[in-house]
Amino acid sequence: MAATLHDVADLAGVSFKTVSNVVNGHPHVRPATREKVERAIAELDYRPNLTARGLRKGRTGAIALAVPELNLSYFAELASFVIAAAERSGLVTLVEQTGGDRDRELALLRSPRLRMTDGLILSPLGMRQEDADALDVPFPLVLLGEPVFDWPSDHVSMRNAEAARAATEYLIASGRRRIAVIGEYEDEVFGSARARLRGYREALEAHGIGYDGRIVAHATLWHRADGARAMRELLDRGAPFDAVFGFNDTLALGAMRVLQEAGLRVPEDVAVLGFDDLDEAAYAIPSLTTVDPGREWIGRTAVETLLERIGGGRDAAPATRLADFSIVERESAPRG
Amino acid sequence: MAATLHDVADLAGVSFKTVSNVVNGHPHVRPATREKVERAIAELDYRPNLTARGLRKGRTGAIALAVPELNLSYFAELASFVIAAAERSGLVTLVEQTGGDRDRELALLRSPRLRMTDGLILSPLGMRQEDADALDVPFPLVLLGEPVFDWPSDHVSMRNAEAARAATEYLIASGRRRIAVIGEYEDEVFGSARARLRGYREALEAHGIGYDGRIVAHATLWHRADGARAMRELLDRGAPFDAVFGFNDTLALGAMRVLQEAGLRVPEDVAVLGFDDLDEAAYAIPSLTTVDPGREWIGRTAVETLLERIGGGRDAAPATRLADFSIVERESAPRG
DNA sequence: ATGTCCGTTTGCATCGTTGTACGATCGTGA
DNA sequence: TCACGATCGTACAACGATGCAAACGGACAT
Repeated sequence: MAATLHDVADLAGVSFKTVSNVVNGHPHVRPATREKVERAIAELDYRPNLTARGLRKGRTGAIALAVPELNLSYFAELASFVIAAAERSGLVTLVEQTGGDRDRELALLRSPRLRMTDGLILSPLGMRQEDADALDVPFPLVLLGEPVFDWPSDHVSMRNAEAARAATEYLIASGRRRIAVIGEYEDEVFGSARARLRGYREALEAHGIGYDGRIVAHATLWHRADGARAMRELLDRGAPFDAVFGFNDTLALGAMRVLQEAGLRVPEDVAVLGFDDLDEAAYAIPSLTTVDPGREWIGRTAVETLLERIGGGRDAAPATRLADFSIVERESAPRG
Repeated sequence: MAATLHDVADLAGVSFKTVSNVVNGHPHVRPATREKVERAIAELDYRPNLTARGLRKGRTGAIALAVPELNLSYFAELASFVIAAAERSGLVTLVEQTGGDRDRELALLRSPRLRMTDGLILSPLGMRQEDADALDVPFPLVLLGEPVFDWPSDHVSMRNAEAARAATEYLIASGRRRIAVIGEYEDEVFGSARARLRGYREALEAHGIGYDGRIVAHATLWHRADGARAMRELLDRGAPFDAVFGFNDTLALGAMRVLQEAGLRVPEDVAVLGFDDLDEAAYAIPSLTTVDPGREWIGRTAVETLLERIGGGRDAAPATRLADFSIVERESAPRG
């Protein structure tokens, strides 16, 4: 169907190898020949078969990105950055969704679906420490998220605990004392939720505020609906709070919606602080104070790290790279 | 590095083709042999090289999806559905971002980047009628969006004009007469913006309401920031309006934010109606009345259509498939 | 005229897999 | 014991490209 090197060669009256040389910009090709070949290429609308090239070269020029769901805005924005960074390096990106499900994450690592790519950027959510062996894969792998696996692999993440601590201290500095949390996730032994909870507790402790489990609400996947549900639960429990720290923006936004349905004013009655600095956060009503986790840097760095691993040493020591964060002040939680 | 059929064959003491037969579930393999081979596969952690398989079979098992940006929630949610549908069919999805840029869309259609995939689902935004020739590509192609290209290709879309008309009539029925629009896009001769504007005008006309260009605001890419900018422009122009129809939800949400900054109440002073029914719309404050365009159906159907084209006739007549829409009533624009 | 050299072009093997055609082996019935 | 299907396994040739090494041809020096 589609034209091959041979077809072009026949038309141009040269050997197919010469066509290959032209296509690859090989230096020693006579201008006249080159032009002849290029005309034939144009006429037949020849495009190299990347599958064949990939087989021969051992590199496909594609990488895979696996995230829980593109529905979650954080991952959509992250994917956007990863794809853009990959494109700048001439790579295409294949996107997988794991649903944050442990089995699907494990299956992905073992399946041959990825044998078409040169490497994987994985944002694990359901895996546990005991699954660390599964990370011993025969292709380059970069992990996103809190690096607590006991396995030597490349990580790109942010200072989750420090950021959560800073966010909590921000709320404390603004005069809040009863700070509720949404997004705790007890099963997740290694992830961001755990690290953020740790940061939260450190901040409380540093300021002599006791930890009260009644104002800490659970959420597994971090959709708006989960934030809303968690907030209803907090309200039902009846323990008072004057601020809410959502472990991500969608949780915070879902919670903010329920607060306002309940007739509570944000920030007067309850301050709300999120995490991620989604585009959406700046346009919410009220606009959402949140932690900017350096998403763009994370996406870009993940691709760079993967590329280093693909290109160079299999055996260079695995690195952990951490993004800088900052707190973005907006209406939902004004600075003190 | 990674194990091949040959390695497995050596270990199992059979020919490499027998291993291939086992891997492919070929019927006539003695159970004893099969088991021997499977043990060797497990021991070597063999995974078929999909690149080689793709070359041999002429199918790679991957499709490409090209959207303007994953940053735009509509496309993120659409991509999520497409990837999920593809996965159910055993396909992986490669995601490209065009930025809605004409040149990049054209480049994508011509580049060899896609020769690694079995087909493409493209959501064009910058291309124009004169570029229709570029759609004559040597691989299966399904277009998303308003089907106005004068070129026979498969299309999956929705009834943009009807939906916009229904939305406008909804606002009219609720008592609004001065209905502003955000998202008009004059350069786009074929796309959703044009069709939605047509539906809007039809509704006005049907109810004897004059079209007033002063309350129609332009936007190219449909981010929240564009909606906010457009709303500021509308307010500056000073022409009165009692409703705003955003051509998508992010535009509407950006506009709603600016309305409230300007001290206008939604929906009392100005009703707001969006388009897309993003997850976000239900949690906005106030929640956003919007058009549900059947995104999930669109994503699923696009994959199905592409698969039919890949599998079967190159020459079956191109089909246009349209999703059903519905209007979701929420707080920002209550029914009359 | 011949040999050398360099720029240019070509042929062959190869990447890991599957399809086709055929050869080997087994169990069965005469 | 032998012939014969049925069953199982193997050899070989692709798929379309690249890397290597050798062949070609003309220009130049000798």
